[in-house]
Amino acid sequence: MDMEAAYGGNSVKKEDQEKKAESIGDEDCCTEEVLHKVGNGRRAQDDKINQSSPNRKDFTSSIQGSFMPNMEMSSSEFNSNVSSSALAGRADLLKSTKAEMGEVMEENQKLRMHLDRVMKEYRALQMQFHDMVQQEPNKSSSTISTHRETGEPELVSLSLGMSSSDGKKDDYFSRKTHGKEKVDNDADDKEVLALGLDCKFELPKYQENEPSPTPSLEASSGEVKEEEGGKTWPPKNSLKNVRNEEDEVSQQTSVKRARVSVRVRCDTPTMNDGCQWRKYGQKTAKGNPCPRAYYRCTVAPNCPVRKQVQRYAEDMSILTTTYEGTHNHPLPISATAMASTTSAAASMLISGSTTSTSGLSPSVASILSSASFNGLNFYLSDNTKPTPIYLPNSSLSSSSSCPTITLDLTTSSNASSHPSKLGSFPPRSYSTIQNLNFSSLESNALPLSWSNGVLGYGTQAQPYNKNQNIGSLNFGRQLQEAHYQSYLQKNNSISNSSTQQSLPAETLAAATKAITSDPSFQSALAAALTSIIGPGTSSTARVVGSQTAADESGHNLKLIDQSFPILSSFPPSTSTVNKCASTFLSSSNPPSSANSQPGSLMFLSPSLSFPTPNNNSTSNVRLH
DNA sequence: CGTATTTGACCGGCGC
DNA sequence: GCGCCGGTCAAATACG
Repeated sequence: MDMEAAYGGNSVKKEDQEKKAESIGDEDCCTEEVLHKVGNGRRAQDDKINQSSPNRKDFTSSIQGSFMPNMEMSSSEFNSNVSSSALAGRADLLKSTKAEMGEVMEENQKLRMHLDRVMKEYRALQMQFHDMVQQEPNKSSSTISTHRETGEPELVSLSLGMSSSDGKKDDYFSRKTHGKEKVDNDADDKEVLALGLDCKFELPKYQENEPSPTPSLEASSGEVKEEEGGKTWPPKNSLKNVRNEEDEVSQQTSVKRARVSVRVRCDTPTMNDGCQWRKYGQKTAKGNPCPRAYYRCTVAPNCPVRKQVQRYAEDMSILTTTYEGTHNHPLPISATAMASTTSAAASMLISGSTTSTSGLSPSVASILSSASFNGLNFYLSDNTKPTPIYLPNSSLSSSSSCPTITLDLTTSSNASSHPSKLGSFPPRSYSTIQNLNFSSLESNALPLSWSNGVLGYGTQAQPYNKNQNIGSLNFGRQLQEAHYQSYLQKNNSISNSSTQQSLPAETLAAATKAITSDPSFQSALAAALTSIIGPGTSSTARVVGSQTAADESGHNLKLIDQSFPILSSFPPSTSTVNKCASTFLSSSNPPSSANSQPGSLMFLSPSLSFPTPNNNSTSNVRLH
């Protein structure tokens, strides 16, 4: 299976397929095992024969020679091959050998039958798998077409925007017909807008359309297109695009300006999100005495991605990082966590309405509520008119022109207040432990480097890593898995029991419903969870199809009120400002334990797939 | 010396 | 049209 990741609705389906494929793989293993057994059987038989006539190498070899090639030789043929004079004195031995031969052949027949049966089963499963694979693209395409009709962004894509580059450009162009740059750029046309997080959740179909190796997502589609001159933030447009689908234009207008803001506690100037940034400006924004720093991605020369970093005036330890744009290059593995998180958020933003809270998908709202309940708060901020929606422990608002989703990683769900606007957050209770620890990198550095491209992404990331040497996300996979194992053990009883200790039934039900009803959110959640839990964890959990994503009791979706034992330390960046590492720590993890949050969000669902980097399973998840 | 950061100037959007 | 504001540029500066 393609290593390219598939999150989201698409990913769900793909992971479902993957599950089946894995089961087939298991079957394959069984087949191989049978074959192995057969081989062993043959070897055992050979040994048997050898033992029966240890002194007769020629005889033994004769038997083997006749036996091994096709085992079809009859005993009469066998007899003809053996000199009767040479064996005259050992007729009894020959008899016994022939008897053994009969037994061996009989056993061999049984093994053959067994093997045939297994092979049949394997082929049947394989056929089923192929059928599934063939059916899924159809479903996906239908879904896409549906969304295109409605002008909504691609369902399965976690990109902030764009289902197609055309639409996005149209939008931008329509709004800025006199934009500074209108240079036609074929390459640009092909570029996919995605929230720069370079998460490839597009369907293969779209990938075909976008040959670019890094058709990243662009949160603000188009808006961040930078030409070689570096000044073409406005995407160049092709007039033909302008003419196309005005409804898409209207729809994508909001998409194109989408931003993802991440609020974390960080004592360092910026949090290390795995990317390399260069500061190009600083400004003191109105309403916040703390200067806002502007960074530009320097991983690739023309990467249009920008980020703004600003501290919360009332709590200097809180750092808000706003991402905008799409990476046009492979992301280092270390950047994938944040990337997928923000992508997921962006996807939520997109899947929800862009104009009003009422437009938000109920499923999204419910899941946001659920997520917020567990400590991960999402905010959709309207920069122009902050009218947050009050969900349990979270607020949602949307913007018509520049929607921003805020991932509040600083507070628990117990926070009573909520932010209304980026850059000027109202005071809120940050007293509780943070969910994600973006504490100092140094303190969390792990000895285990996970930089060998174990992820599918790795192949893309490697070129970058080679140069930057920062592509190693020190997830500390072994340690991580160890934690996960212990975690599973620790919570095994909980998981197996009918009661969800930490999750209210209604919350679970809402989340389950959301998962099952909103493919878009499935993708978003998958990405978010993957980013949080990390790709290095056990692959036992996986996303199943929407039909089976959660059973009625919600057993397949578990919100566990305990931090998942994940360590993801980012290696030091060359940038001096990148001092914070986005580290997801469990309460059991000593480093920065003060920041760990027992009540942090933990979506741990057996239905969510978190492929192990090194497993032989066909991972379809690419973290970026 | 090369690279990154700083910082004042500049530009465009938006509201009045 | 004017001023405010956010965002960006680019020369100057700092740093390794």
